[in-house]
Amino acid sequence: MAPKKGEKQKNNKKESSAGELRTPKGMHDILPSEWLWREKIYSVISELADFYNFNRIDTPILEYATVFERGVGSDTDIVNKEMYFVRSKGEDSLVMRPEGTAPIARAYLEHHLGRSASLQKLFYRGAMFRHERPQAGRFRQFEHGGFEVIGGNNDPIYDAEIILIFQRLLEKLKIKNIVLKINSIGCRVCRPLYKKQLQSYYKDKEKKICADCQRRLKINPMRLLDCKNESCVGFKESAPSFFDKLCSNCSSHLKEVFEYLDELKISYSIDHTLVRGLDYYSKTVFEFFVEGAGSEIGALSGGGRYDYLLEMLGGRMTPAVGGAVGIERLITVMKAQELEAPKKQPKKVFVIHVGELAKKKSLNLIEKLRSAGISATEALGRDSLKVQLRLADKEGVKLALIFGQKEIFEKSIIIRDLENHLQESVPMDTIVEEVKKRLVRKKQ
RNA sequence: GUGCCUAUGGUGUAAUGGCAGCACUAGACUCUGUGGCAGUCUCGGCACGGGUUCGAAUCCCGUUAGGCACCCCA
Repeated sequence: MAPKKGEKQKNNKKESSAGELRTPKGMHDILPSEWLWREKIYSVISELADFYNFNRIDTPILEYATVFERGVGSDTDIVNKEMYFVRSKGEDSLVMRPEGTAPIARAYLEHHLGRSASLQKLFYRGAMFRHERPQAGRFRQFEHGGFEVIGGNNDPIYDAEIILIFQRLLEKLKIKNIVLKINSIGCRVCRPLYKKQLQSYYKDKEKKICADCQRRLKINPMRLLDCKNESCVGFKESAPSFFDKLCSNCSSHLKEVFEYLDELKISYSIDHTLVRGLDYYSKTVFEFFVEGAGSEIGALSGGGRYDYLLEMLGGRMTPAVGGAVGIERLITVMKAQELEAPKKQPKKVFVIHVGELAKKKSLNLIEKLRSAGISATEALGRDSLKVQLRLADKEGVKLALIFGQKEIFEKSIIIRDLENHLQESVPMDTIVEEVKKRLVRKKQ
């Protein structure tokens, strides 16, 4: 079985006195049945990447802490409270990546990707790590799949393209009741002004709002709009809306994004309280939710424009927009919506041996079939013909190839059609052609 | 990090202080060269640690894990 990348934890020194060996909290083994769901999602991601012409990029699981402290922001929960630090020789500031966008921006700068092409369309997927309290759809090791457009001009059509990709991703996975929420959080010109307006609006209400919000009021007043605390919800209604206060640049950018989405017939709702917790976002931000079954897990996918990120990481200001989906959240929702579990493609033939001599020759026969492109399976360790047939049936194989003493002596083999119970003996030399002939017939 | 709820074979469940049972799955046989059905049988469990009690899956405490609401996010 394919191992999870290379990030296996080795903290067995701290074994509890019970001495149990298990996965660390919030981290899970991915068992074969789970891989069927994952591979389905991976294939949709690859398909969309290919279709919209995004190129794959992978960055290391470990990064210097600076990448996230400067990129995501050291005041954010992700960086401040949730990062895993790695103790190792010499390199004392390595962390396990909590998200994928900042490392990609780092790679973009490190390899001067902006020089080889003015516009880079990149996608990735991989494990992310956050030290959080686990819940449904929320783990300490989880996987993101993301799409990023870096460079070019800051044309709102790219915002729309990114949103389009995630819309299609959810559709292709047959996820129902998708809700897309969009907002703009402005730029360096209009955001400070808006923050001041918010602060003055809340000034006389400071004693009535919750303790968290009192703190937020000074550091990041826009977070107040996101607060679900009863004492604060009431004030949101009449709070000044950023929507009306955007500068003309941001305002027209957002309007154009809407126009593109209208053109694509993608429905969305404007949500003034959508703020997002990472420092690098500006202008367009979006999140996809699902209503009904599975809705408890929060945003399935989120993203936005991050024109300042490259600059925050020491490069020059570069327009960029992107987003990510949580693979485990997708799986949770698909299961909650009772979507059919992906099935493994059954093998074409099942090789059945009868007796010792046939068993000895069976591996060679299987090799012959495989090299001819005929997928084959077997139960080599089982010697009973009945058991082998039962397993062939259970696996959903179309044809069984049966051979024993008699067949070896006659240089023949039996081809049994498991669907109509008919079987026929053919010369061993012609087995590949005979099998192919029957498989073609079955497809029609 | 805070509060609340939950924990019985691999999976899903029953047993309300008195013999841990059922279904599915897996394996064997009925049937030692012919599958799906059926019948019979087998493997396999009270998350862990302590306490109360003649007696604990059941009551109490702790631990661990999971879920939910905060917080935050994908």
